[in-house]
Amino acid sequence: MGPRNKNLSADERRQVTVQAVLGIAADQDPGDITTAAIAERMQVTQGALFRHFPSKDALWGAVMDWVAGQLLARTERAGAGLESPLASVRAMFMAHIEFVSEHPGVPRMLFGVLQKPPASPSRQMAQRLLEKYTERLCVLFERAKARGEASPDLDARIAALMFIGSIQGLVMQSMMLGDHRHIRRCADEVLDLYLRGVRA
Amino acid sequence: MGPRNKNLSADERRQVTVQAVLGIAADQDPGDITTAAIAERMQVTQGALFRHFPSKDALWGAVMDWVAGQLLARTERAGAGLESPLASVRAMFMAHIEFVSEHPGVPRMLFGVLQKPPASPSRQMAQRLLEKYTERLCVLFERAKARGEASPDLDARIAALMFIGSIQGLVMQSMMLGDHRHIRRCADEVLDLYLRGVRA
DNA sequence: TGAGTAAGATAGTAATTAATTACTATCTTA
DNA sequence: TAAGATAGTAATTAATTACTATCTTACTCA
Repeated sequence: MGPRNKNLSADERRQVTVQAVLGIAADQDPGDITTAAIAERMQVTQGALFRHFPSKDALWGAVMDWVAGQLLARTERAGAGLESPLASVRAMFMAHIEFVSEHPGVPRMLFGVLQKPPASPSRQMAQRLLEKYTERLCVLFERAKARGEASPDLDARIAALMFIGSIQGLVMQSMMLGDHRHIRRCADEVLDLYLRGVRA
Repeated sequence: MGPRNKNLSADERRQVTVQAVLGIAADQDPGDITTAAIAERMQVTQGALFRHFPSKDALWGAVMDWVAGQLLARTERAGAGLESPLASVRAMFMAHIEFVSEHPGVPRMLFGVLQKPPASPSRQMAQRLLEKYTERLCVLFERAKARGEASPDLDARIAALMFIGSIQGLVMQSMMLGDHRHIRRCADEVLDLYLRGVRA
């Protein structure tokens, strides 16, 4: 019946903070997001953020943690239980697209974080996410080769690299057009062209 | 015989500045590059920069101008004079890779600039660059379809989007590994996989 | 050779930033 | 109902930022 308590619990507040950051990142360079801007969107004072995060970098770590968890879970769920490995790849692609379509700030965030110094905790998180993601794709491609669904001379790591690149291309295009829904419209065609190369 | 003149001409200084920015961008988030850091790399005081650029944004405009000029010129040169359109596409890809391999700061710069507010002059430059680049690719794909080199149901704009995405994937991968030379090693294989999809 | 000019140095400013502090309001529980 | 814990506020701090005003040096050419 509406928020009786104005004060959220620490856990709730941290979660709200992550969503606020992603919301701002949807239409602003993540590098330019200030703690003041985050706080304003949450209707909270700037200092309050530091009651829940020891530093800004820790806050970014929390965001990356949420992103990694969601992306891995949703793509895993989409790709599971299909006998055809390429059907799994297809499902993962679409689930990935749907996720970044719901949260346009995510890819900007990921790419932005990857530019940070290698020791940065949020960057290491992003790195591990991509490694895990790539590994899962590679397994599918190997299975696809074994089943004759993919060309036998396909390099799985190259295919995984291009899988991510294709999504990045879609993101870039929609950023240029300033239209978040553009991604979904073109996703099918990009995926078809991609899989055409993988198959033969 | 070494730099006899300590003072460069305004034109020379502007050119050196652009290269300094790209040099720093090779291993640092472009958004975090300060005028002080640029000046330090050039062995010049920070204030001196503003003798040659009215603002930091103008400086970024100059960088984008150089990038756009180089990228369009080098890929044009590489793709010209070949009767096969897909051979031209191949040559453009490799020229693009070689360029960003020589200047690892370029793709980071481009992607960073695309995140700026749409009205920003440097962003509009990047946008026009990508549009011109895409247009040129589309012409080649249409010719390829007419000559039977590419699948007749190929969508040229989708193919162009994925061309750029493939490069972006390579860039991302090498950023993750922290190895600039990684791009060149994988470029051939990525290009082969890409063209396989385009052809059939 | 020396006067004029262009490039660079020096030494700032005003604004913004992440982070910290002392304090207050609200909830929980013994 | 008193006492401690928790969440948030308001104000401030030190550092960093892009940018500027003024002075000095180095190059150019008559």
